[in-house]
Parts: sequence; structure tokens; C-alpha cells
Amino acid sequence: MRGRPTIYEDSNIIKKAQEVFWQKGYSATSLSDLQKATGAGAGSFYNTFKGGKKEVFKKAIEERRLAFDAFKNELAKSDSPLELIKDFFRSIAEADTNEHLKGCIIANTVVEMTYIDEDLEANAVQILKEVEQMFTATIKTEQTKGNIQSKTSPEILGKYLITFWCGINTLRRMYPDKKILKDQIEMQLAVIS
Amino acid sequence: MRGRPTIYEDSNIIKKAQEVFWQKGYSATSLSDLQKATGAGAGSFYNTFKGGKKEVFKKAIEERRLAFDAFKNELAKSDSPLELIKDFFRSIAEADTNEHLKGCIIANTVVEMTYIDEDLEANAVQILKEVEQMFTATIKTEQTKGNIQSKTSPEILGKYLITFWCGINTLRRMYPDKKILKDQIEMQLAVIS
DNA sequence: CTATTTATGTATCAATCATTACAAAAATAA
DNA sequence: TTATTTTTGTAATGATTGATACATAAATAG
Repeated sequence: MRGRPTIYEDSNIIKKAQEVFWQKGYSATSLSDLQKATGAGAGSFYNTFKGGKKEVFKKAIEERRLAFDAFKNELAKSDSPLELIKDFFRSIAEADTNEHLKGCIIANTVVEMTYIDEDLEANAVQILKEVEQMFTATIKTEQTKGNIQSKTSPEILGKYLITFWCGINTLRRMYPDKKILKDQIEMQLAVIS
Repeated sequence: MRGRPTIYEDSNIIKKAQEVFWQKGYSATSLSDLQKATGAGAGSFYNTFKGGKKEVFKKAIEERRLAFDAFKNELAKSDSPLELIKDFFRSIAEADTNEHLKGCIIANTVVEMTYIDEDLEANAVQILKEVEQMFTATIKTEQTKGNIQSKTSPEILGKYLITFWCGINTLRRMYPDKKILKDQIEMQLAVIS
């Protein structure tokens, strides 16, 4: 292959940019912020990502979708998928303060991008719906197996969990406190049993 | 009183500005947006609000706190305060699409302003905590009166309601749909009974 | 009337915004 | 070697940002 060698790998730029977007959101993150965080100058940046800021944001979001897909694969292999989901919620309490304050980049994006960017908004909403769908499907199966006593429909319980996910996205900023969050999570998970 | 008469009333500027902030958030709202929405030019704007954009945003938030205080007064006078709170949640489902997409300006601010403006962030968090406290106090009283069967502590149930409030702030953007939201709200309120 | 006061509208400010232009650097192919 | 290709760093772009300067308008006080 010809040409000057790349020193700023695409995946690395996205990773570094993701952290900034995650903390500051889309609008408040400037190109200057991204250049500082990634080390790449405007030349490299726009040479790599013709779509500029928005393309990098999309890729950062896409990276999160992959993490979700990985979890969904774990879930498919698991013989106690409900416990896996519950442990996923329980693990929130164990996060450090920065993670609490950052919250979920997808849920943040839904809140931020309404009336700002229809495209980014719809994409984030879609991802949350897929997570919800994963919850719903798991609950449906477990109900059939008799592993859940609740007679509430899996659709409503699935929405209950995604609502909880979005709710705790704010609660953990109000109380970035392990003990408080732990108790709260256990109480809410008890509804699915 | 001497001087040219005011044609852009403070309260009216704040009201118009609030709608823009509510839809677009703080960062994405420009002075140009505010001038278009309020009709006031830069002269009037900065003559009235020396603190500029941030001062107007603070006042817009403060206006919401007053709305909350009014509700709290209603609650104090009510002889079925728990029903009043539940009806408040139920009324969310009746809102129009624009209201769904706007969500709660306080919850939105908590999500947006983390790592952006410590001052605005802390202020919004404080308001949510006051709402939570109102939930908690009401639940405590109603539990003592025997109007709530649940033995879960009022602190946890109060946090459950504020978490629900923040969660539905996102859910209503995913599903700005009366029927879906209504079912979801009823299911979640059933926990407090 | 004149002086004073306050609000308004417009022009302008420096700073920052996202993006582009372009020459130099650094590799490979021939 | 030389030509070609790609990345990089820097300078510059025009647009927009939040905010200020200032002359004028429009009222009241004396």
C-alpha cells in the first residue's frame, strides 16, 4: 500500500471521541474538543471522516450498539437470561462516579437530540427499542417457563425495564452513590419475579 | 416613572424563551433563537437581563419551580394527596405530542448540563430532589394512615417515583402515544398501593 | 419648553464554530 | 532514482456565537 502511514487509527479516534461525546453530548462538543482528545488535527480528522463531527458521533453510537449486540449474544447462550439482565442492572451500582455522571450515551442522545437532529434522535430511539425488545422477549420466555410469577404482559414489563433504565440514567446523577443505587435497583427488579 | 416605556415585559420574554430552551436545551439555543422567539433585539435583551442567556435560562427554570411549589400547595390542602400525585402522573398520557417530545425541562437539564455547567446542573438536581422529597413525605403520611399497603420505606418509594418521572421523560419520546403511556403509568403506579 | 431617564434597534465586536485548502511529509511502486 | 499516493499539520475560510457600543426613540420631571 502506498502513501504516508496512518498514525491516528479510525477506531482509536472514535474511542477517544466517544468519551467526549458521552460526557458533554453532541452540541456542546466542539471540533476543537475532539482534536484535543484524539490528538488528530483537522487534516487527519476530515480526511478520515468526510462526514465530520456528525459521522464520528454516529460511529460512537454504533460502537455502543455493538456492545449491546454482544450482550444479546451472551443472553442467547445463557441458561438464566433473566438473572443476566438483573445482574446487568445491579452492576450499575458498582460503577464509579464518572460513569454515573456520564450515564447512558443512547438515553442521553434521545433527550438531547429531540428538535435538534431528527436523524440522530430516531437512531437512538431505535436502539432503546431494541434493548426493550430484548427485555420483552426474555421476560416472555421466562414467564412461559414459569420463572416469573407476575402475570403482567411481557410488553409492559419490557417497557417497565427500559423506563427504569432511562430513569436511573438521571437518578445516578442525583445520587452517584453505590448504596442508594443498589437498594433502588433491587426494589425495582423485585417487580420482575 | 421616567423613560421610554417597556414593550417587552420580563415575564413575557422568559415565557417565550422557556419554550425554546425546553425544546432545544441550553447549549443548542442561540441568542438569535431567543431574539426571534421573544421579538426583543439584543438591546432590549441585555438591558433587561445583564446575565444574558444563562440568566434567562435560570429564570425559565425558576418559573418551573414555582409551578412545582403551586402543586405542593395543592397537595397540602388535599385530603387525598396520594391520588393527586397519581393523577399528576396519569395526566402525562393526555399530553400532546409536542409536550411528549419536550419532556421535563428539569430532567432534561440534569442530563444535558453534567460536565457542562456545574451551577445549572446542581440547581436542576436540587429541584428534582425537592420533588422526590414531596413524594416521600406524602407516601410516609399515607402509609401511617394505612392508605398504602406496601411496607417498602417511603424513601425508596419516593425515589421510585422520581426515577419513574425521569424514565417516562424518555419513554414518552420513544412512544408519544396516549394508550401506551397510559397502560405503562397505571402499571407503575400500582406499585404504590 | 428642556433636561433627564429608560428602552429600543442596529451596528459591531472578538471569539469560536465546523469545515476546507493546501503544502509538506512519508510511505510504496515502477 | 522518480512518480504516485496517502496522511498529516497548519493556515485560512465564512458563518455563527454571545455580548457590547451607541445613537435614537419615547416617556416623565421640573
